[in-house]
Amino acid sequence: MSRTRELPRAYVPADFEGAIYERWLEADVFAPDGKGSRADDTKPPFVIIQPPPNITGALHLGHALTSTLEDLMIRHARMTGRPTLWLPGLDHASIAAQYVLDRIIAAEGETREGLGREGYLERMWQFINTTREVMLGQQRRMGASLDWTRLRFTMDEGSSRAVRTAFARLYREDLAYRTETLVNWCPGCRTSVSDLEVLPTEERGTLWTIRYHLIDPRSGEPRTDAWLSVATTRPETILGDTAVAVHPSDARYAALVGRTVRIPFVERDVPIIADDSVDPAFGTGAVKVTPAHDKTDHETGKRHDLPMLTVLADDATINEIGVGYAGLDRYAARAAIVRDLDARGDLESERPHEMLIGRCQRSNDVIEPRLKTQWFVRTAPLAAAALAATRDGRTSVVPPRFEKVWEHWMTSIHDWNVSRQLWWGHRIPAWYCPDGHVTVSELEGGPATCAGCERPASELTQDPDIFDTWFSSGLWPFSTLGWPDATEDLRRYYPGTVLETGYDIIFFWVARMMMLGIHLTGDIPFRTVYLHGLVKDPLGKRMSKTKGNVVDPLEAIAESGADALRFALVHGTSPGNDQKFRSERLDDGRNFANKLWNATRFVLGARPATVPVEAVRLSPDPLHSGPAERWIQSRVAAAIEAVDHGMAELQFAEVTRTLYEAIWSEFCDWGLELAKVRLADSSLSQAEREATWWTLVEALDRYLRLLHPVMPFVTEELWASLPHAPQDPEHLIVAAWPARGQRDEGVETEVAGIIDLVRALRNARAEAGIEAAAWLPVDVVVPAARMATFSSMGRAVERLARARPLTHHANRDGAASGAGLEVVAGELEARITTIGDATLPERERGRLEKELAEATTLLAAARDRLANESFLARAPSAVVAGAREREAELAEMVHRLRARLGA
RNA sequence: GGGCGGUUAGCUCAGUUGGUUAGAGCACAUGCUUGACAUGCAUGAGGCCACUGGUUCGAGUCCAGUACCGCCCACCA
Repeated sequence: MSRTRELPRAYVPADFEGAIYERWLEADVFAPDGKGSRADDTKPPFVIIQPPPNITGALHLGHALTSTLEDLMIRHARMTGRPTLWLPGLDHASIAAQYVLDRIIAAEGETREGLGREGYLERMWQFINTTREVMLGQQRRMGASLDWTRLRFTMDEGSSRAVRTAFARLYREDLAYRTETLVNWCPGCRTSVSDLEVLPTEERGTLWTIRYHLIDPRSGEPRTDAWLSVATTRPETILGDTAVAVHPSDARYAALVGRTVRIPFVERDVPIIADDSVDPAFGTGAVKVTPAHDKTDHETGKRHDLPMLTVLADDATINEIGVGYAGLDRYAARAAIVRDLDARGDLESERPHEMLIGRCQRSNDVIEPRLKTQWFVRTAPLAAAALAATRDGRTSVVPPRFEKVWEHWMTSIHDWNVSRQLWWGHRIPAWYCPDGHVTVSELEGGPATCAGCERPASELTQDPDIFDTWFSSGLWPFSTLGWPDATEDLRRYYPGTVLETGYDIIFFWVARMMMLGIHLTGDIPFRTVYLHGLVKDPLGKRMSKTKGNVVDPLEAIAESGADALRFALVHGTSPGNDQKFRSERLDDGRNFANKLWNATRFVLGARPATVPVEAVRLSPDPLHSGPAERWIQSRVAAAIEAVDHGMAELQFAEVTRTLYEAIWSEFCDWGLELAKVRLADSSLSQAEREATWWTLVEALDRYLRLLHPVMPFVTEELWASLPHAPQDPEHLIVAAWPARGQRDEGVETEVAGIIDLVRALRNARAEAGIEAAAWLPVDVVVPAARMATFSSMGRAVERLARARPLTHHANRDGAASGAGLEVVAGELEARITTIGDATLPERERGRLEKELAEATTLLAAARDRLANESFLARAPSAVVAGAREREAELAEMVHRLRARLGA
């Protein structure tokens, strides 16, 4: 059966991309167990784990890159016959989603509190039901061949059950615990966030030096004439100070340790303590200690058993402890306190100060460290197991350099604050009884009774908090396969083959999946971590809506096609490295698709009349093939080798470069041009012309297969128009990946010689300013060893170099001499014998002189090298032999050029 | 304060275990209505491979250092 048909004249992606995706869906080829799948179940499955995109966001180029790379891998694996699983999904993105929805309802005049928890969640489900289709539609438009039968969401029941089970297990194993400690508090989001969600930003603040008056031990009252100066960037925190610390070996303050100072406004007397954490060289060398609002101070406080006074409310206003400042916003309080300190003469100095301020990744609010009772996951043992997996190679990271940051992070990891004071997400499955007992249960309806005192469920209260969104993401590789049940999918598709994602979420996501996956399932979640870089704007800046430098993938697709976008993204990527994306890249991709389109049109149109339209694919007959046909076959084999290598090494840009070069510069520029000559040569037999045509068909077929993972639409469309072999499937997407063919080094060298000759002749003509269309007589000296190829390809040389008549001689004795243009191309040398003018034009003389100068320099360098005893003694013999050959070649060239110029 | 990456043509990037003359695309110049393609064809110009030393017969490639750019990590108030 053949689907040979006429292709439209112009390549217009919009005309067919959508329809092709529908065809794939209909053929049911995406799922490993789909009815159109041609997977060989005896082969190991190939499983890609994709980062489920946030349900709120629109697809940006980063998603497009992710989709493209993953689709490329899955399509390649599918064509090699492996069962493939690429599971689609969406992440509920708790804090990010709330942030977005809060703004939406704010625009409607609503608030989170106004809607209430139930109402708010209802509104959230409504919201994501509209965004989810957009997100999924965008992936389909990219051509992503995801197994839609397994679509999952991190808030679906399977995920919920996995979350509850995982947490209950961690709790039972003492790997999850609840405690009051210092956390990162975002006053805007009204929740704690993990260390990773705090972005240190460089800002110019103020360093104030203030005086704490020493208490007179006799009177118990502060002395007006004796004080200790401390420096602070956050004067409002003095309200919570419970000590002043100095370095133990600081002689200036040694006598003061153990004495007491009075904190202004709150009129609290606090001790002066000695602690190693103090840097005597900074500020005054004395530090105010606020254990409830500073990380270092918190540690100091614990060491010295200091009271920890929380002075901030959840909204970052000063609470009742702050007496006269209570109710003021933190910054208003700061200003007021500075003013009041100054008024009472206790503000010693103030100066600008560059510092790092932690801001919320989501809302950009300044994070306040503060005490909260929160759930934590004990990470040390989990991290040790994750680290062991990368160290012993069970999981490898591409590019390997990321293993270093991985090591560092895993070895200096802190416990993970997993509870969030938000509404949208998985509720923490912990219940508390009035007596303070904690019950953690994986049961959907919660525990029946208190674990500590057997009180009934009705007397228990569930923790109002939810999980950090990354907790459920961390279970993704196995929660999506049915865990905690021992499902067939889990047995078959876990661990995954490749986790592909951006390096920016290596800690957020990759690390958590490794830690949780290994612990909960007993096996690594994936064998390879492939990290791609960020897609940036042409100036190397991060794309962001506020900067207005974002490229919308859907617009790019509308303009140039999904294939062009995919090509552009893959062409510019290399593992772990960012790429600057410029829209010219889209043109490259579109032009390439167009080139392929037209090459296919040509091949279809060049079908010899003796081959029926509905012909079944034949292999080119080797007996009737010439050197050009063998050259094409050998170059196709070379391309297969290179693409296989690129795929195996995950060097996908190498794949696109190889194919671009092979299809455009080799197949189209030379393969088709050489074939045109033979197809039109009436002196050849019918069998010979058919062999040429089948060679083109076969080459095209191979190239389309190789390119399909990168540019699935145009290749699918074009492949459908080619004659197929009986064993070929209906769709390219499930066609077999090409097997390596035999290289023919001999024919590659000889045809390269012919190509060089044509190029040299064209060059000489152009340099001499000869009219492009003119036919000029050319005489070529052809060594005996090159004669067969030359005579077989003579007509091609004639046409491509516009050489007519084309004559040849076995040696220079009989060759033409006198005026004309001399051309040297490797072992072939040629002379354009008539150029209309008997004298050598000045331009031509100039060209030859330049060539002579170059050749002379190179010859001198070559001779120097050969005169070097060490080189001869130490370099490998092949290199020396090559140098000798080179020297001889150059000497010959210099000789010929001199003769020519001297004539 | 630690760590990582980058620096190759005007721009964006390749450059495999060190080995002849460092490549591509875009842009540029010149010439082409050559029946697949002007989304094209042909030809060409354009590089002290950031800098300084070292190893080597030989360095864009390996080593050490320097500069600039970018990123990650980090409890100097």
